[in-house]
Amino acid sequence: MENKEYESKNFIEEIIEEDLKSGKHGGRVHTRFPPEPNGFLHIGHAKAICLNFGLAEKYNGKTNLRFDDTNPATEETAYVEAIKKDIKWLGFDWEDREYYASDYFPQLYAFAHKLIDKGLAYVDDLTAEQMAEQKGTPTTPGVNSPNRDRSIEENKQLFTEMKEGKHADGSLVLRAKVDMASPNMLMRDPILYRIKRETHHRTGDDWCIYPMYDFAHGQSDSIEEITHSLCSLEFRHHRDLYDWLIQSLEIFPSMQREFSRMNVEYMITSKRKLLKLVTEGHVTGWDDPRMPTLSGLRKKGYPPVAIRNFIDKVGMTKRENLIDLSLLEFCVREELNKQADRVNVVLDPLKVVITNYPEGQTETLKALNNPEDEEPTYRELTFGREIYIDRKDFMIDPPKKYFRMAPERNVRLKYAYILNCEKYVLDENGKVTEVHCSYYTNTKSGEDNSGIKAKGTLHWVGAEGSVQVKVNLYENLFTDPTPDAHEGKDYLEFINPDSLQVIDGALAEASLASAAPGTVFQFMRTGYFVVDESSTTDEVVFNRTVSLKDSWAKKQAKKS
RNA sequence: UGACCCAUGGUGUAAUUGGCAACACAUCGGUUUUUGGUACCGACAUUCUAGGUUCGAGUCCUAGUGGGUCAACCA
Repeated sequence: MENKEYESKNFIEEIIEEDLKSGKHGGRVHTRFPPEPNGFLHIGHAKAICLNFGLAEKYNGKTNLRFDDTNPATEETAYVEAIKKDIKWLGFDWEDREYYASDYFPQLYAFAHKLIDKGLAYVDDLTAEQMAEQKGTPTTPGVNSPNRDRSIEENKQLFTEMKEGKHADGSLVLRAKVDMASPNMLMRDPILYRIKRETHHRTGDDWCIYPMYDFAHGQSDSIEEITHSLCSLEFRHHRDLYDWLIQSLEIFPSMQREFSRMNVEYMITSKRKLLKLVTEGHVTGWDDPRMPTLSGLRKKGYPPVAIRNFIDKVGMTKRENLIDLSLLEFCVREELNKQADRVNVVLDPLKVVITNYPEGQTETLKALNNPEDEEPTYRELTFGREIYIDRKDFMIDPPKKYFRMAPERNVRLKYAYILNCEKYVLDENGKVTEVHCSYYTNTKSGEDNSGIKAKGTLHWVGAEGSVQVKVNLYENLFTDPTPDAHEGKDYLEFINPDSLQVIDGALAEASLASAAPGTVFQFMRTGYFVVDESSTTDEVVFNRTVSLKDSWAKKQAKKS
């Protein structure tokens, strides 16, 4: 991109650059990320975060973090903390600009009075049902409320009483006086304030009336002098109201624009549905590695840079979309290939006895940590008469093009010797319990002048110098790419019963005994695995981040 | 029977704003390889349809078609 003469811009960048050119707001760019603290951030929020913070970075502007906390029934301080942690983890910084819509309650209340004074808002005592009835439908106009022409004085009186707690929950609301015949349902005298006796996570019981989204969001943008207020497509209809309120209130003209939400295969991003997964115990929590939450992806070992690269590749448009999961996984592998040290871990150990290797003898072998590093570093492996390989790396009767261990075959042990498979031992069920091999003494890695060929190279761990570890193998939480897009079918019907497989008896090379939680390793020939935060020196636990590409397995799968 | 938004390979985006449809992922095939990983090479499109304007249309105009959104005292 840097080498191009021009740089392709998305539609939001074009809008901003036009504003910059025309000198709007003195060339200032100020965005905001406005989560409601009623749940954890997910991959979809990452798009909004990257957009808002990214734009500010690009155009030398600022980004506010603002909690849209106008519904005390669902919001909690714990969510505030989790959200802040996730944004920081992604690598963004709102500096000292941490705001809350609830901080503006007094100002919003004053705005409401201003609207009443201008004859643009009224107090209504219709029930929710009556109001819905009078609202009409998208194709038929609504009818005016009998209270629509209440006098300004009476409206002020009633609204003040609402605030003072003189009326019951739900008995009165404040509505904007717009147009009951508007083709935009949102303009049919939308509710601005409702009475709700509920303890707010910040303002406690100070208020018993709370502003609705439409009377808080745009006004907060305006108060903070946000220049570009970016939200997802479903808020397009709100834009008319957004503008109407700003004009009526004669406040700072923030501008709202909408982009399409990101949908990723096998993931859902409805907070309600995610919450249900948590409360019904389909997952262990918001941060379960199978969740599309940022905390879940973190626990799964996804590097934040990978997520940012992914968002970057996905782009910014107004189209409906369904992104291949493989693109996300590509970004994760791309990053981890650079970052992760390679280690030997055998998930399903099969004992191999090297018959011509002296009993009781061991030797130390040098292993490269990461072939991608410019400055190579090494660690040591312990090799001996007994080692373990992965069970799937041995077959009694292999198919064509199987390069791994089989009777009478040669196979290379990575960083060690070439082995020749002499025989195997079966138990009473016909299961292979161990394999006997001999090794070619002059085939030691780096010193091999034997000319002996081996088609395959296997990872392994020595019986001596290995530790048992626990490994969580995660797969997609759902069996369907769009679990919540099937009419008449609940998304829970698509829960993958095999989304977690726990392996207790995996064997890892000794260096992993003291692996630090949060570190991601590449298990050679297997995949990327992160050390779980719960790991101790007594028990090391790994979570599978993503498997390595496996063209052999793919070919086999296609055959069957 | 409305209003608004959208339509480019399997997927997601580009196209210097009317001038040779490009990139990434995926898929398939190949080369290299002491990871069946990585890296590298190759293959993969009548730009939703029909008309129109133009020397020239993915881009502009008209009419269709298809998809999405909107009737919470949620955000």
